Amino acid sequence: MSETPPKRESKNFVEQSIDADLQSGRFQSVNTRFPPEPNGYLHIGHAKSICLNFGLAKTYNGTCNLRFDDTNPVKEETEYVDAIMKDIKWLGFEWDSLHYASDYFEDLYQWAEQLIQSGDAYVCDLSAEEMREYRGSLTESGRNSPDRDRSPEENLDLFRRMRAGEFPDGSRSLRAKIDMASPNINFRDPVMYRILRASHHRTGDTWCIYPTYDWTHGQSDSLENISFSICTLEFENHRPLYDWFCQKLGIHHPRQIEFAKLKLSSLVVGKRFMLRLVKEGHVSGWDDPRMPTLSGYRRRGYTPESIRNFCSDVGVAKFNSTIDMVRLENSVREHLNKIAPRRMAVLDPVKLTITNWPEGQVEIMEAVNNPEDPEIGKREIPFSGNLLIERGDFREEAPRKFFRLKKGGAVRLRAGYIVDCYDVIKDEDGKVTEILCTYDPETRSGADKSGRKVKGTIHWVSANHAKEMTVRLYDRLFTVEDPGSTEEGKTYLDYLNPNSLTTVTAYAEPSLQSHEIGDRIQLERIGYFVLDPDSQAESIVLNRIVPLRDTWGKMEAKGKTV
RNA sequence: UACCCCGUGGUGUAAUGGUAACACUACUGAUUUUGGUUCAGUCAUUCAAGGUUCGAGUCCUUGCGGGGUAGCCA
Repeated sequence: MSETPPKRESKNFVEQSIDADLQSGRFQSVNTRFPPEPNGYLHIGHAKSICLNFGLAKTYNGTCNLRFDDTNPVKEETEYVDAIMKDIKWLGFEWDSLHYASDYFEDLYQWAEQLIQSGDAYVCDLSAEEMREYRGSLTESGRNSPDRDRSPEENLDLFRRMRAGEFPDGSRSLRAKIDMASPNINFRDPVMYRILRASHHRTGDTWCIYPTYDWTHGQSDSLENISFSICTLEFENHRPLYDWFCQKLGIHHPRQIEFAKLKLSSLVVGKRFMLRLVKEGHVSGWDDPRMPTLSGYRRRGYTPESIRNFCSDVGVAKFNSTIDMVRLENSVREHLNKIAPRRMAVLDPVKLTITNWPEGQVEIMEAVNNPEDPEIGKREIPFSGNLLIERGDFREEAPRKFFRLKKGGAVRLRAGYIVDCYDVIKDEDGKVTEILCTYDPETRSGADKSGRKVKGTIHWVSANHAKEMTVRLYDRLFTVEDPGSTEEGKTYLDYLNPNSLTTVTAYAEPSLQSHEIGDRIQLERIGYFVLDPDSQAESIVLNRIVPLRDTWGKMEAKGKTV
């Protein structure tokens, strides 16, 4: 009998906290929620939170709700609600139940009256500016509001009249009565309600007072019987307040746990940053394939699996780290390598003519769809004497380590024959317009009787059979690592990459014609591509998802080719 | 200069007081009809200084460094 060694899987600090609470009996189950404010589109940073919350529910056999934190009507729209739900589903998650903080407005109101009656909240007549003055600063304590000692009766009366609409916007607020000298500024009598006449995307004009985040979040969690309320680090200082409200109210008390949000190199994810890119036309919309939004990645061709893998890959901790973009791209390549059928297309063509090829003859070659997955079979590609190859795959004079085609050299045409180049034709500017080769009939792919070995293999397409298609080559939007923090007098717009999108016409093997929108393929030796929704029957548009790793390009850039 | 949080290779994450692990990057090399993939190898004594301990990345103290917080935003 072999003993299985005790296998300890490593857990992140959130899971460790959960384990401890489950063990101690503080909670019996794991109930989480993902609580976006519907004021914009979800981005890659949200993906981390989504994967965390839904993932925890799954691993602990618990539940995860979707709750829209819609307490600020001036910023929120139904359009965003719909987009958010679509993105979460696309990522591959299903919520156990759907809620809106606005569903709890009446509960919240009743609880507010309760705190007023217990003397823990009061109506304050200070204006916003006055309140700021009274609050003190980071180093000085605040002063009590002149209205702080109003009686519960008077407060109740005023609060009811606030709700009834008797006072103008901003003229009064309801505040928790805590401690104006607290070193935690969130304890300096935080606002619970503001008077705000704005139409809410769900409750319309029913309310003219709206609860703030602090007064809403914990109680919403409580009502949904959430056990672990997971949020990002900037809410750390709010946790004491979260706890204070639950305790004062004597209600089910979830545990708030904070983690570091995802920060990726060379992109900006802030709402106003992204909004400006869209509004000023630097990108085509929220789903522009260069955008870090989930809808952008979807259109770009990223798979939900690869984003999920990426999120679990980067882990969860409290350290503010920056993840290199290549991690995400790597995760995409890793998945696509396994699932994407291979095809050939030439993006920057030059003619290659096989002068010993029988005039007018066409041969059908067979090529595997994906060497990683023999299950998905083979495809047929027409081969002829008039080919197109990549201009970059030919050099008249080439360094020693250039394994592609050179004058006087030979190369294998993938899934075809070995050809020998004996001459080139140039135009008056000296630019090569045609490469003249002979082929070796003994070297047919899969039936090579020659025993010949060549160093390089290149892709090609038969000129008369090739299908023209539009290819959009995407690169990163910004040229710097951290577009968010820029030097004096510059904004992130000064670091926009002028080459973030280039469009070229490609010549592709005929089988590419039979793909559908959303299909992902690998163009051999180039990269992974997805059929864009802009595609028409006869005019296909491909988006480059991510290029293949390019060891040669790297060597060349470093001058290591000799 | 108040309070809170954080400091482990180039980048991240782990090590639950017992002798630094995993992934990515980078660099070597092998295989390869994609310079792709795959495979093998190389790259840290844990911010610093004290202390507790038989033993400290883990606990304590101080310092240094980074982040957050002064919306009637979330």
